[in-house]
Amino acid sequence: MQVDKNDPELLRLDNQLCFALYACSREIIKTYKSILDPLDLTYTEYVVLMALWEKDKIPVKELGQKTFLDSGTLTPLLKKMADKNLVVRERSESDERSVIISLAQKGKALEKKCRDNPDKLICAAKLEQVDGDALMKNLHKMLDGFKGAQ
Amino acid sequence: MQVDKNDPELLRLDNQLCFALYACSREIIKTYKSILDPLDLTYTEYVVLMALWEKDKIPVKELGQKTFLDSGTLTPLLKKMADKNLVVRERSESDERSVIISLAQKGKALEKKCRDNPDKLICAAKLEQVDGDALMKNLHKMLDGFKGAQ
DNA sequence: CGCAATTAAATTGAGCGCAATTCACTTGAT
DNA sequence: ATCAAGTGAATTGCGCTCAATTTAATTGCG
Repeated sequence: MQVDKNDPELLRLDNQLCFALYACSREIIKTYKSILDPLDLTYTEYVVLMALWEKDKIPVKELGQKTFLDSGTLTPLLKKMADKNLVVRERSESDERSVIISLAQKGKALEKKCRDNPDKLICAAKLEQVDGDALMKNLHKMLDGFKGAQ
Repeated sequence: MQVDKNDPELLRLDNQLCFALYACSREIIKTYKSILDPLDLTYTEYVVLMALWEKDKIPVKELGQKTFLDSGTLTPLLKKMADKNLVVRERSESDERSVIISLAQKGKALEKKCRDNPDKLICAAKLEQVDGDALMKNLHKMLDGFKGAQ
């Protein structure tokens, strides 16, 4: 199908994949707030915890690759999380440049309390009618592309 | 299909729709930077301009509904955009509470320069293989739900 | 070995994004 | 008309997010 570069429709917000992602992401994180507030977690903290529940004791670098966040975001975030007794930060002995992040008591304990979060979110955001599998498949296709580009 | 609440897989980052949206959105906006920097626009400014190219002379309130942004974000953003001669802010005469936003000279002129942006992005982010239509359909299904919930 | 290049975190600065509050204006019930 | 309730922007404060730079440690080439 030929694309008409002069079609003003192309620049409509509703036709922008990027805007749909941007708006959806923010709305769904806003919805997550009602689930995370009682646990005293921000969404970003929750993402870091999920990464650590998957694999504990990893350097900031690896945490950054998993979460797509850089040290400018992670360093201050992890310091706060250490203050809240969610994680422990310690220099690696084998390579003093890297800092190893481990789950602290409270961070570990939270995993159980978060088991129901995915279900709660689906209800809170009324996502039952969305084809989550197809969505995920395409989003990961995109993410893989970004990972390769790093 | 039965879901096992104790399956640790459920909390894996890779299985979280929310995280996929969050990460994709940030990565794609980062990619957009290379397109928008030469135009001296931030992504949020670009979103506001797209909304205005679609419909000019609308109150901040309506701009907020289109972009899913609130006055806390829009007020300072629109003031900066007015300083950059992208938009004009003026109190409505019929209702002094509302502020009408219109495109200024430079804001109008930028539309032409942005016509190719969607194509450029697809190339820059290597999105050719993504099923954009299916993705958009599901994202808008979600966004409609959020609109209704306001 | 010795030093340049590389790497991992940390730091800095600018720009959102949003909840909560405030302020001014408008609306609607009496 | 009057005043309480409601509404639209603006303000405040906190928490990211990222580009760019800096610092310290490690690697690898000659």
